[in-house]
Amino acid sequence: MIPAEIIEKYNPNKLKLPADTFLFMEGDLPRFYYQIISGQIKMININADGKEFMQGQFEERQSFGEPPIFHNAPYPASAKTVDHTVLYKLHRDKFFQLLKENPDLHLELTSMLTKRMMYKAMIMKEMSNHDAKHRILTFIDYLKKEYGSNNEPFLVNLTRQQLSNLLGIRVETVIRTVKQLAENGEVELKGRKIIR
Amino acid sequence: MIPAEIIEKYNPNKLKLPADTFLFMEGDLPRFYYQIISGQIKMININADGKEFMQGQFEERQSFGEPPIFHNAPYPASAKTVDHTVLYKLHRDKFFQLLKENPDLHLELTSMLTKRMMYKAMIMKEMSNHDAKHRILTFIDYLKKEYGSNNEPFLVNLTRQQLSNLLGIRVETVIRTVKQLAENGEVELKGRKIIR
DNA sequence: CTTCAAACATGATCCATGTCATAAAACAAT
DNA sequence: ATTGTTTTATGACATGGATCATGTTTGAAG
Repeated sequence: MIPAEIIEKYNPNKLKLPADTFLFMEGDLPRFYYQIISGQIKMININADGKEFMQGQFEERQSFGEPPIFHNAPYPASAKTVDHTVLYKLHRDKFFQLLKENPDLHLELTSMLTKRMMYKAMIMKEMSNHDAKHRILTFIDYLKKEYGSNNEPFLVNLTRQQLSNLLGIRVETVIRTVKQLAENGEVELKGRKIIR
Repeated sequence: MIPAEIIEKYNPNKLKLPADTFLFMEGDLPRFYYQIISGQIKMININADGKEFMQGQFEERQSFGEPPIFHNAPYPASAKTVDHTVLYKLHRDKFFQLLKENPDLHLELTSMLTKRMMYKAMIMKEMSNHDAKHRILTFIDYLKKEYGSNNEPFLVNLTRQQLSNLLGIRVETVIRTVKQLAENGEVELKGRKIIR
């Protein structure tokens, strides 16, 4: 989000992490602003019996894990690399200084945060709905609206396992529900890929 | 959040609404920044069979419904007065101008938004957890941490119905679960009030 | 090409929560 | 006091999704 040439002025560290590595854990206190140079990070909760819930996933040029630095509050989720990932690591004090000195970037940050809030509001609404069919369809429609081109068939580039983690539904339920949706013609299947 | 003397400079409208009135509906497009002068507003989703899920509740001096104005995106929930409520209504363009001219207030806004994000992250995590006991206890502990004084018994000032709306659990389940929690000594009951 | 882990698939079973019905208690309004 | 509304309460019952077990398919890595 912050252009490289600007963040570089604030002397960030660079971090290189192999795939499937935790960068910080739920409950840790935050000290840095992180921004991905290349690779992918997911923010996840893992419950008592090892089931994973994904709060969000982020890729190059995106930052993540900002909210707690504003309050010195513990991270509500853990950050884990998906691929081999390189990222900027900037101390929170310098991050705040950067925001102060670059109002346009501050506004961009706010804009990005509000987008994520709306995503969370949408997911919360669906989760309160307790209906697997509705949850999956609404989520696919969100993806289509967000990433698809209008009125063209949209290919959902997520595995059933990932849908499961994103929606808080067991993978078996996703599999069975997607099958039903396909039978009702609400989605189309191309091989195993979901199209809508 | 924005001091009255500052917001007044931008010529806001004032709105007076009786209790239980919708200010805007889920799906509407946003045009204004709203800030409560007195009274209370809740942001809610209402599903197909009339069940209510509360995204948040706000009181005097607080603003709400900001995220969509940054993206000209439809409101993810409806806003409804709880009491008789008076509020500022400021056009989005003026709101952005205000942020630009008052960087400190922009930072405060960001801080408030990140707080709300963390709340949503917490609720999402609990909702993915599917265990009424855990959800209710974690939520009460959040309230205690947020609003209680440490180590003193904390009185949960919410009805079971409200807990139901906040957590996306049916009220009967809340009633039964709270009863169990009291039996296990995880909470105390004073009359019908929950203490922890 | 082989190997291996992850994803997909499917049936059987369980069970916590939802749903429905009914009623008492609490509370506010007139 | 009376009325009406909301909250709390409880039992009976239904059910959707979780869980468990087992096997197949897919796709990436060596």
